[in-house]
Amino acid sequence: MPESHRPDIRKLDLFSEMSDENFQSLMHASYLQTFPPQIELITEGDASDFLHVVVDGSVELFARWNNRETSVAIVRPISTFILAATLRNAPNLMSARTLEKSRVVLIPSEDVRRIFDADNNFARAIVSELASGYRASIKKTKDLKLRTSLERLANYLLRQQIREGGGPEFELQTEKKRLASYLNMTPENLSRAFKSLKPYGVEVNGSKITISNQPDLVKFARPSPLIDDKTV
Amino acid sequence: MPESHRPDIRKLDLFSEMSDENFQSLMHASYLQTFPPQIELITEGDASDFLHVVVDGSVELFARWNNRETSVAIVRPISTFILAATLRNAPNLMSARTLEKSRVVLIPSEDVRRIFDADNNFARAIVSELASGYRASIKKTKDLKLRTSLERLANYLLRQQIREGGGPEFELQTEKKRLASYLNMTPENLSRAFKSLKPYGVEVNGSKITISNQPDLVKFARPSPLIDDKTV
DNA sequence: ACGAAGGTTTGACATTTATCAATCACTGCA
DNA sequence: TGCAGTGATTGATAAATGTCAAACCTTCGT
Repeated sequence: MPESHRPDIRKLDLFSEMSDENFQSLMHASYLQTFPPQIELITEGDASDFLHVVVDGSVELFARWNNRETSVAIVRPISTFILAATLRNAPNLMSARTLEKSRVVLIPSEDVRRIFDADNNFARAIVSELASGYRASIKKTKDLKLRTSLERLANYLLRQQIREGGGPEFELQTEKKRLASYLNMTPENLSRAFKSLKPYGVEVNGSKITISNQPDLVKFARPSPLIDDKTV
Repeated sequence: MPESHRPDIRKLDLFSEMSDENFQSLMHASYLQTFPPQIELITEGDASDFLHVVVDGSVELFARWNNRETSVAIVRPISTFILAATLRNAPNLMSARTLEKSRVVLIPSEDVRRIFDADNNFARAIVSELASGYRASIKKTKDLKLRTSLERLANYLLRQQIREGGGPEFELQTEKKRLASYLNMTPENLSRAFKSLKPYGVEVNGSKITISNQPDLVKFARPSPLIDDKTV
């Protein structure tokens, strides 16, 4: 893999504490590839041959069953995906597709496992990353089981607002179709849900959201650090 | 902690490969406690002071939000819970209560983290356990998002059938009220869902289930190793 | 054995969410 | 510039799921 993206990858929590030698060894074995939009990088059920790192663009993780499909996560630079499958040497549970033109680093799973065995700092970082992903997944379950779709949307907007800097105006950064699937609703329903949030001070203009009455929305959404916070 | 349960705990994947010395050190620092039914061992949001191991009885993990409550998992001997919070030294995301009289080993989180740093085999086992739990949680998300409540019930029955030995007759091992919450439905709805499965050969008598037409039920449920299998 | 308490089931009904069909709006390209 | 393709919205309707109330059934302790 070329050198150019290495410093960015090195900065990731997952790789920042490992030895230089092991990091270079990992990078040496990996590939940087550029993909056009809408390419299915991974199909669920496939063996997890590579740990993926998105360095540019965006990748959707989704799942299929019985002719239905649901969006599980959208991965943006710079972060990894499919770590758990890589470590367990087990089939991927989700499919992945590029949403736009994207660059992805592919690190052979075998090398990840080998260096995990050799580098304690890397192992520690992996535990941290896994525990964090695990907890994020449990939060998602709580979000799904404890909230109605309207409440999920309201809390999503508050989270997205924070990610975008915290101001009253921000962009969705995701097609509404995909957002609907992510929130487990239909596009029609999402469209109506936005209208239902109008009385709480949510204005929608294309992909631009304006939250004109933050306290009211918060009062309705009741965000909780045990469901919504990014870290913790 | 007394010696009696140690061999059973030692056999857990999480503890089986670590050094004797470190295992004894962990056990030495921990407590074996017996709790009556319906005791809330942990409240979500609390600091994760202990890694818990259920050695007898059963413990329900559940979550609350906005005056609602949902059952997330039921832990039976011999297994651990609250591992991710322990490792990240972060607040628990779920509450836990005993369902019956139960015995639980409490291992101070601090010791778990200390020995994780010192014992590579333990660290490896922790990664394995975390990755496995993470994947189980993603499967739960897929189950929730891709299936209707009827389909969730049908697949649950097939999984429970396997856990109970695979024969056409088996016990639910869980109150229906709790099962309903676990499957994200109301008790009333669960009761009706059982009736809806009758045409597919499901007979219910109290907590005894008889699957009289396995192929039909499987055809309806369409279980998938990427959602339903215990391991993988 | 009895009765209280709580789980389960049933029926009637309300709410939420999905589906289908049509229209509108936007984007990209010929 | 115009048009095809796709996403977004709207209205009408259907299906899934939740709520409420009552009856029934177990369990368990007195």
